[in-house]
Amino acid sequence: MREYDHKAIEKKWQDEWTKHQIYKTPKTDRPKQYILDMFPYPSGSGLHVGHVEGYTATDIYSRFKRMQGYAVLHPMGWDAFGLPAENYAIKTGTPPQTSTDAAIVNFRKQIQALGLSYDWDREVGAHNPDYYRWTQWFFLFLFKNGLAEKRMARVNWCPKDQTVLANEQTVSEDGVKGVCVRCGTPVEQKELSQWFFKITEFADDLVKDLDTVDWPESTKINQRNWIGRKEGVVVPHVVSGTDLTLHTFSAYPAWLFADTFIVIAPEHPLVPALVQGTEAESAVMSFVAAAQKKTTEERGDSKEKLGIFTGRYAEDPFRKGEKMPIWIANFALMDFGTGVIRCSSHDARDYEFAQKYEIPLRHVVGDGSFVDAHDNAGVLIDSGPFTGRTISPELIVEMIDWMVSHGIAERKVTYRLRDWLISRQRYWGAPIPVVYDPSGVPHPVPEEHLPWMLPTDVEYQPKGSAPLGTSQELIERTERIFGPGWKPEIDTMDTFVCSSWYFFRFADAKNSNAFASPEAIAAWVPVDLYVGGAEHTVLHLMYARFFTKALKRFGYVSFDEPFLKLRHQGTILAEDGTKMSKSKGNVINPDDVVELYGADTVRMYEMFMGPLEAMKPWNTKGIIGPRRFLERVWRLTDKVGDGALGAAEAVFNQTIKKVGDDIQTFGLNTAISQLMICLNAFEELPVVPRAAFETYLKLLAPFAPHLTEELWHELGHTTSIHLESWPTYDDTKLMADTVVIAVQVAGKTRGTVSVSHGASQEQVLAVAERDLKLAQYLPQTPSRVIFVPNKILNLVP
RNA sequence: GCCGGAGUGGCGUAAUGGUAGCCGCGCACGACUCAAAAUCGUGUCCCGCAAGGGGUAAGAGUUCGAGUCUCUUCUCCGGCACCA
Repeated sequence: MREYDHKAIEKKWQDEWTKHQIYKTPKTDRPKQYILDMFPYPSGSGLHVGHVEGYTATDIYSRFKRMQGYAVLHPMGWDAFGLPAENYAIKTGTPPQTSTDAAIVNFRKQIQALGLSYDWDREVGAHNPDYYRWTQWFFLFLFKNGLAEKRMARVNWCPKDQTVLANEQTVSEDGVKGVCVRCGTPVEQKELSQWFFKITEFADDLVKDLDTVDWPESTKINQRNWIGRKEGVVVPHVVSGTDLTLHTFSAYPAWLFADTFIVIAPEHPLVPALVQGTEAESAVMSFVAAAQKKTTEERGDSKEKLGIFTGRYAEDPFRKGEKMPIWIANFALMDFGTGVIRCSSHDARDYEFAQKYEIPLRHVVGDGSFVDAHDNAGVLIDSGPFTGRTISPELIVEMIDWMVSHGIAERKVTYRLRDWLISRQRYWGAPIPVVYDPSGVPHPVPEEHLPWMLPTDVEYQPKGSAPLGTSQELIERTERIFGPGWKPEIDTMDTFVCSSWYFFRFADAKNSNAFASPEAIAAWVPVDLYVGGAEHTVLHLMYARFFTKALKRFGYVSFDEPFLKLRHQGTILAEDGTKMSKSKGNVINPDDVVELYGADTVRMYEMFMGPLEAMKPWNTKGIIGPRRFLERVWRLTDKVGDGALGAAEAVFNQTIKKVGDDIQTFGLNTAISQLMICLNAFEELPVVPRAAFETYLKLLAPFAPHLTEELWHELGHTTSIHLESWPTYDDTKLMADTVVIAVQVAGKTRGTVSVSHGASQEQVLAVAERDLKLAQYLPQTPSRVIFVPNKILNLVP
């Protein structure tokens, strides 16, 4: 018999599919599905098995949806700007353009070898000028609408990579904080003028609209935590003997009567004025200087509370006539709230600080032992008009109303989310389309000069300023267009900017008049299904949502959220259960496995390993299972002929139902399991009816596109199986004629009986009573009988 | 510390509150073979010859019936964390 030669078959059909363009995106004259993978960074080391997992899942889903009759958009592209290519250039002198293009060629080849059904006509690369001209357009769009601005900022600076990092990029992949995400070097603080996108303007919507999308709950929670929305009050305090006012923020207004002192962040702008001319001035200012020098890492590392008394007192609006000492404290963060905090005995951190520096405390709940304000529970004492009241959500509202009406406080919402710093002192990114006039004022580069080309005459070696500064061409271009004395912006954009809008581009990838036409956007976006790694739960998704909301605000799109349904693929671990890493040498290269077993086997194996979202270890021995399965399907052709399904009819119909249901809900492992069960049943038959086998091939087609296409053609078909319709099942034939029912006594299974499908309680009981083994357990006069048709009969004595 | 998620055979895993362990890997035995591989068949949670009993991290609860629901505890994973 002929051999299952995966190499020949897979190559043959991949070529055929390309030739006949069977995965070309159709017109949207019928319901559409936009099914998207997070586009990869084309790294030099190629595709890894984690990519294969996510891409196979969306491929199966796309093929399924096409067979169901949907117009499917399923594209692929390259998140091609980024540091690795630039670091490689620094090391070897190879231009990033060259190494990136080579990596893309390799990625594309690997992806095509897997039989993934992308529409390559819509391929995009973030590093191509016809792409980044629109990235630059987005910058101008935000700038013109007041959502981008340049300002001085204390920024995270990586001394090794010589670049600014966003807060999010100061955590290593292993979770170490205060280090460069790329190289692990401890991050320093630097004051620089930088471009920001005002994502904080959308903070409320970014929280609220999470309720409208079908995303993993944990991802939504991560987003909410990152935004860190907190409702509370701001209380102004007059500083005695000055004309200064300090504003504190509190998210626990019920406890404000407890506060006895105030702390202020070392970098707070009012600190110098606060201590100016006082005895404490020099001591305080040197404390502040010492605190500022510390890197984020050092600050985070030691949680030791350090502080110094300013010599000043604030008047307590909650207790007329009482004064609260004002301290500088290292735990007060300028980045949160107002940078000034009212402190009390009901906060573990404040309490520790007060003990250390012998600051007097009082309590408003309990008998003096520690009660945490975060619990928001207890009966208030010594709390003005609220003494004796029990803390409750209603009381908190009442207290806030009282504070507001007495002019003590104002309502305030704060966020942890910061504006998005997008300036990067790097080469391999989209140039920021800004020029400076001779007096240093920034001007947007007019749209007719886009793409504002990334120059190639640059020095890659980092010298502490941006590489674009070394480009003669860029400087000359700027002066030629704008006039003598004009200077180019030499920073490039954070690569997350490129990936914040690429899903729009796929809808209209070749448009040279707009990032995508309104018609194309209306036809395809938002994305119906988005699949990618869980490592992007915060940054990329947040930024893409921000871009979408900005477009919505200014009338470019009509929807609020870009990704309606999101799923993550879990990490695939090495065989020993640890993370795959080059340094440990335990990385599985998909090419090797595809070579040995074939793409269909690798696809099926990765889907069969377990639930898509689960973290699971690779098991080289386990691959043989799906391979054997495909070989058995291959051999089954010999048994195809004229015959009846007989005993396999119920399993066959169940399989049609379950495979469809499971693909829809991403239970791809159980869908494959069901296909195996069905095959086992087919193998019991003397002859497999041709129609049933063809249906079976259609069910298997999304998983193993090459093998099913080959067998489909062997059966005499001349068109692709992937253009067939998804099979339907016979509702009336889902159950076998005979069912096995568990017979229980008081919930304990005592045996089983075989009865015809749909048998009544009386019929089942009659059969059970005739069963000698069972009869001995059955109670004569059951007090209760529970009967679930086709499942159980339970007699309670 | 806070917020999520998860604990089931030797392994990956499966079970609308209804016979726990489907499907696959591995292993054992058998068939085929001079032999091996491949393939096919049988078996494979634990104790027990069997009848039977026990069993889904531990303990309690709800229920005729709990891997599944509730509470307590333990462990592991992910995220956030001096956040006012």
